[in-house]
Amino acid sequence: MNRYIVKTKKQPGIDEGALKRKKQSVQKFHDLKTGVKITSQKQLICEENIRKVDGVDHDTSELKKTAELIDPYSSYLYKNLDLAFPSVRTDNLQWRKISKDNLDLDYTLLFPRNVANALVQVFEKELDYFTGTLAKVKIFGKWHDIPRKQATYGDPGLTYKYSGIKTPARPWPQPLEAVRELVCKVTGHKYNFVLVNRYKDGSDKMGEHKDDEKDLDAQTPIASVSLGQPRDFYFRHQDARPPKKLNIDKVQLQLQHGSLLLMNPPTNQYWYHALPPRKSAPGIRINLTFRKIIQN
DNA sequence: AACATAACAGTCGT
DNA sequence: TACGACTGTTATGT
Repeated sequence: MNRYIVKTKKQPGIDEGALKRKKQSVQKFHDLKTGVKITSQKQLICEENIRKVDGVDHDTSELKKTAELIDPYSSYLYKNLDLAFPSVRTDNLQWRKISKDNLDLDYTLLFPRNVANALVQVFEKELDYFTGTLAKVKIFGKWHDIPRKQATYGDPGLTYKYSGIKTPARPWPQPLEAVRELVCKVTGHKYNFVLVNRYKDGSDKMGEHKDDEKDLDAQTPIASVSLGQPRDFYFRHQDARPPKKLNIDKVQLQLQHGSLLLMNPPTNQYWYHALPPRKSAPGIRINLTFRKIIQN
């Protein structure tokens, strides 16, 4: 399996020694708390896509504090993007391209940590998730509870259908609208819909699937914003699933707090993706997948 | 009418 | 032991 680990940009003015010591103490704390020892990450290198190893930061303990500092509820902040996200620089993003056998991904850190922290807090308060029938899916003829929480927001009248459920789009809450505008600005695409997936801990998950719904605009990449707990995410070529016709390695990467992943066409025609359970990843993850839906 | 399945359960290896 | 990787579903929609 190819594991792509994307190194975050070094920030100016940071004492690397202090950072290293902090990472060691965070890991020690994690080991104590979970009883699970994180061994050093094995670095597997794919010839055309060399990534550098970075420490994995699972520490989300500062979320509450920074959210209060930012005061995300001041409504004026959301009237102008530059005010809403004062530290979000969109002109200097460090994009990483991952491409192989019709897989085409672009990955970057989008939100500075403090803004990403605030967004987690805001969305935990503002978003409502489906219950009842809309919280179930039908697979292989059987109904199951979705092993995570979902919500959909979008322009008036839009619906999104998959796996036996048809979800109506709610109107955009202000902070979600602000993120949409930022994602549109960064990507140059006009997204009119978002599917929100909330993973309460490492046992929440999403199985392998393709985003190949008929009412998705095939030209527009799906833009996935990750907030909270970093989680592994993998892609698997359709012909590498049983019965195995081709030997194509999975591509796995870790979606970081505040990151943006673009799944460019034709990725979704050939590759499945999944968010497997990770029992040692204790925190909440909120994922926003922005899409362009073709109006019927 | 093929064909795929956003889920789980069971097995196996570490 | 628990977790992760891997299989095989199964009866409906499309």
